[in-house]
Amino acid sequence: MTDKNEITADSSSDSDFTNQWSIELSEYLKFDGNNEWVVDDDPGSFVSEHVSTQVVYDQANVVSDFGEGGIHFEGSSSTREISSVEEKKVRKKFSFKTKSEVEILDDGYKWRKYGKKMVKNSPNPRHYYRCSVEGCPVKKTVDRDRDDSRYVITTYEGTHTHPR
DNA sequence: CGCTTTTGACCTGCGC
DNA sequence: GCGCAGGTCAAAAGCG
Repeated sequence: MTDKNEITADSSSDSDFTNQWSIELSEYLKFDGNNEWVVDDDPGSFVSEHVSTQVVYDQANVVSDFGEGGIHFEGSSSTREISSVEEKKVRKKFSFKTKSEVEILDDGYKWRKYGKKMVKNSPNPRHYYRCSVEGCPVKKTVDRDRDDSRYVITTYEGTHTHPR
């Protein structure tokens, strides 16, 4: 845990992250190889815990794959920063912060937009997507960073139960 | 022709 | 109890 383990960090305690996310490195994701991300810790607890993982990319075309064994990412993306986010709500979801001009990032799945809402503290609307495949309880919300509009925060909720 | 997008309305939870 | 914010639904339209 020296130079390559800059990603590894301790789990931040549930302090007051009232309106600001705790910028801590995630211990749930590990950078393996060149373009592959895998869950370093127990993926089960990763889903069960009320912890969201925030990943900052600088590329738009990022293919994400949420499998049982972990999360696999493809695409020519250079990692900027990885941080864990603790939510107040106990819900299994991952938040990915991506630097992109477009909110619609192709992650290999087909999404159906079912809502758009304006966030109070942000000048940009939030988009609500859901997996087009029936039986897939996966939801996805996409909104821009209120501080940096050039960043797109994609929050996945649930797990895909179908291939691709 | 099927499916996605769109936009407003509706519902629910929480705070005051 | 009311109001606000966030989230979801649904009808109509648009596009491939």
